[in-house]
Amino acid sequence: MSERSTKDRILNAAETLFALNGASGASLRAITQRAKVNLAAVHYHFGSKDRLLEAVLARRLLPLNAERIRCLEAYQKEAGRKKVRLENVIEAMVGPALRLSRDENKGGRIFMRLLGRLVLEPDARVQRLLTGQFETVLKKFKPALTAALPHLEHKVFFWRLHFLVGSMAHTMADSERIQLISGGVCDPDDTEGTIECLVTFLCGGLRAK
Amino acid sequence: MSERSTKDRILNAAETLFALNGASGASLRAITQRAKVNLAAVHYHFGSKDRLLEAVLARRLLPLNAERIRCLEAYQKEAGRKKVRLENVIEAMVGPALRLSRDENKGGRIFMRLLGRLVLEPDARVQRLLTGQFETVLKKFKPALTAALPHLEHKVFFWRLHFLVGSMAHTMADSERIQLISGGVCDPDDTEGTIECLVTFLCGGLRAK
DNA sequence: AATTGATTCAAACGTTCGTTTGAAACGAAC
DNA sequence: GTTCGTTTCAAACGAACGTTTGAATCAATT
Repeated sequence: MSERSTKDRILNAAETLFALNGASGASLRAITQRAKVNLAAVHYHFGSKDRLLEAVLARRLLPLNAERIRCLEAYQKEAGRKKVRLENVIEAMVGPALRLSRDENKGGRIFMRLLGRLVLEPDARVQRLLTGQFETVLKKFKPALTAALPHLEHKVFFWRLHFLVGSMAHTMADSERIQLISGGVCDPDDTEGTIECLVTFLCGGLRAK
Repeated sequence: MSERSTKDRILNAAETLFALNGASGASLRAITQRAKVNLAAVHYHFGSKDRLLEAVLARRLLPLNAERIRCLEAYQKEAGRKKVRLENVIEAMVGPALRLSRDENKGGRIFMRLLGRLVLEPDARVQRLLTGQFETVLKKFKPALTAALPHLEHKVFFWRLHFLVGSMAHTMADSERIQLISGGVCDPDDTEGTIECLVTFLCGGLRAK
């Protein structure tokens, strides 16, 4: 968390408080106080509270989706003319997201909680931003997915994609309840283990007959 | 939606606005205006905004979980001495929830959106209520689940349960994005079809090797 | 008709909210 | 050392917030 500039300090504080208290529950006064910055600095640097939220999202979502696409393309290069294995397609989809969500240095855990909250936020601007981001990724992934799942009819394909998103989002956003309900058996900090376990589960579900 | 008493009108309006705008984003003025009720009525009948939220949750969660347990016990009676099929255990878990979430008469869709939001709400009172509810259900379901999945090691079992909750919650809460990303191919109003599709997916994931 | 307890009502309480303002402080260029 | 654009600051704006109050209204009982 580079705390150098005023802008960065505001973004970090806003990310945390938006995630903890929701977009409307986090006040600019609390944010600027946490960032050790003057109240008016938000409007000077971002224009409004809404635009601040957009900036918080863009800062993490753009690199994340770029990384997903980079991963998929790496697997595609590796596979050559053959189609990419389903396990690898799914890993390219959920791996980067889960790695970000577990990377404290990049504030990932708290950001993912925010993302989980915003998925259900009906605010039009937020939804446009999120859906736009998701469609960019889906457009890249769909050919590889349908190739790996040729027997799946169109409708079932989309439903299962929907279920996948649910599992992924829930795993990204919540790293406390899993410890609680498992009695400490599951360790959400074991990022690669979690990814492997999730990929296995998702591939089993996607291939189910 | 019985709109008879003031209390019911407040509960219905609060459920809707809490779901749409979040717990802190929905004001008592907006709620009482929607309910066509005086502002002070909330404090007279419920005591405070927080206690109103609790009442909104309890009204739907208690019957839902009772229905889940009733379903499981029906399958257990049907199976006699044999163990219940995994498909049936999962159906008892997600079926009642999805049926409620699609039942407009019971305000289900909007309630599920609220539930999805609250899962990530760190407010202690809300979390205690939700986790308590979930543990009651889990305690009933765990024996049937482990019996149907004997080969699964302890840790993987809990992880997959976690993934299951994610898919289920996402499917319950969001009935718009699936239509959007599928280009209208998937119909979230086809409740039984959605349940069947989800059960198949989940069983595939739970059984994956 | 009078009384009583439950409910509804309009009005106001003190806080906190997002936003605006204009002056102060700063750093680089000349 | 003065100028000038950028950034920070304290203070205030009106609006909206959750909550409280005390009188008005209602329905049932005597």
